[in-house]
Amino acid sequence: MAEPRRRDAAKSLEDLDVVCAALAHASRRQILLVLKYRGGEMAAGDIAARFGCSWPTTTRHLGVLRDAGLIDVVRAGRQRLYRLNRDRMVSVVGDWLKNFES
Amino acid sequence: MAEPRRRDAAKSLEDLDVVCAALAHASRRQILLVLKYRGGEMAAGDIAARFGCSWPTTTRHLGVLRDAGLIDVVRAGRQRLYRLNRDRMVSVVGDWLKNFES
DNA sequence: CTGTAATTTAGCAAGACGGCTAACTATTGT
DNA sequence: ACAATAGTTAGCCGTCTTGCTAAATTACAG
Repeated sequence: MAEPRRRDAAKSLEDLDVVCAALAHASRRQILLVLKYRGGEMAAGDIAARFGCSWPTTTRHLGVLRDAGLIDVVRAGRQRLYRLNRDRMVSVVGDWLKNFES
Repeated sequence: MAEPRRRDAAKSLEDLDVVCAALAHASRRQILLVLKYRGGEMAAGDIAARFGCSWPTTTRHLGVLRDAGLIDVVRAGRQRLYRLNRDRMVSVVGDWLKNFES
């Protein structure tokens, strides 16, 4: 990890920030849903093919989601497989939501 | 309601969009938390006093939260009382989150 | 090696966003 | 009526975002 040690509170604040920023764009939310409905893993090209915007634009969206930890990427030959990280979504968004429940 | 009738799916998509946009800024999330920790209702001035940015900037943040339905406002003399709308947060964000649970 | 397929990186332009100050509106108190 | 208080609206300006196209990278196939 390149990240230095940090207090948990500050860490989760930053996690929330980066996740909220990632979720702020409809195309990125859509990518997450498509990933989920197609089994949690897809190649970049398959994702890009499903969106109106250009491939480089999709690549950037994928980068934002990846920086937010909402997806992981593994290289497989000349493809890159993006995998949904459900736990990250559930834990970060869920923690936020707990502030407002009951 | 000024809004015309609309399919539920489209409605919730737009709800999600506007709520995610509202949550995308740290100051706005902070306002929601402050509101919650101070009992769910505060005057605009009390909120503005707790933030580093200028009062007009806070007013704009409150407007975004209000347009997202996350807070409601009622006038009380020359004050405006903003009230947290927990149900809205829980239902919109919770519905999104359900896509990724278990 | 050379070509092609898969994807990212670079760089630019248009628009959205968030900060500010100044000016305005509305309500209360004297 | 006048001044003060509470808050919003208007307008400007710098920064971030997102779309694009073109160029670079990486891996496989012949």
